[in-house]
Amino acid sequence: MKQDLKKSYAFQAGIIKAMAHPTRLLILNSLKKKETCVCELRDLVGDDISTVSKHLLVLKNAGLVAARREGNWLHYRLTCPCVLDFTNCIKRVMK
Amino acid sequence: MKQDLKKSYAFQAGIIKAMAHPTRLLILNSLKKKETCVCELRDLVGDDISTVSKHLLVLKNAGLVAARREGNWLHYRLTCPCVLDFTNCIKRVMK
DNA sequence: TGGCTATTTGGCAAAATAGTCAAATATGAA
DNA sequence: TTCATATTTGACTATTTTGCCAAATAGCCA
Repeated sequence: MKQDLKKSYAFQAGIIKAMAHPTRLLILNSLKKKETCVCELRDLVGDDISTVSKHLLVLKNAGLVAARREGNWLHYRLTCPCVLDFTNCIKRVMK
Repeated sequence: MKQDLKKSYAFQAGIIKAMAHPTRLLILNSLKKKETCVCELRDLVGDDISTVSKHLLVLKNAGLVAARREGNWLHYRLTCPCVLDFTNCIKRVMK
């Protein structure tokens, strides 16, 4: 396998891996509807806020979300809403 | 979060997780072109054949690939080629 | 400044994942 | 049956991921 191809797959896999968690999928789907602050996401997810924060870090590092500060609140948003179109295909796989 | 919603995300995450590995992405992309036997995939990937076999098991368990036996050879194929359309969006995230 | 709220970070233990070798299984041919 | 080839499985170690708690940081307001 060519080296640059390998690198490209590693990079892609990194982004996909960021999506590959139930909580993070929930967060992404929530952000699809609207920009949301961390505390609201914590209520939605039901885990410790530090856990939610770390999931958001994973998503941010992957480039899937970005944050905007407003006072004490950080509002997260989807950078590429297209990532959720994927869900349609996944549901086809599920059958 | 509702329990059935949670389960649905867990299920989706399982399928996405199966894709979230460089070698498995390579395999999926190779299978997009044509049905391929394990030994051919091993040459492509360059890892031990048992490693390749285990990656194929992960993909099979996720429902992403299926196998057809022909003599000693097992030919794997994509079950839902749509999973690779995803790549287009991922490449957008990468920018 | 100090106190308050929102969020992130560090440390840690448990669980999941990846990769390798050796052994087992499946099929076809002699 | 025995042999050879293709593939899977088991056992094992090393690495990564997850989730919680406590501590740290960031911004607002008095």
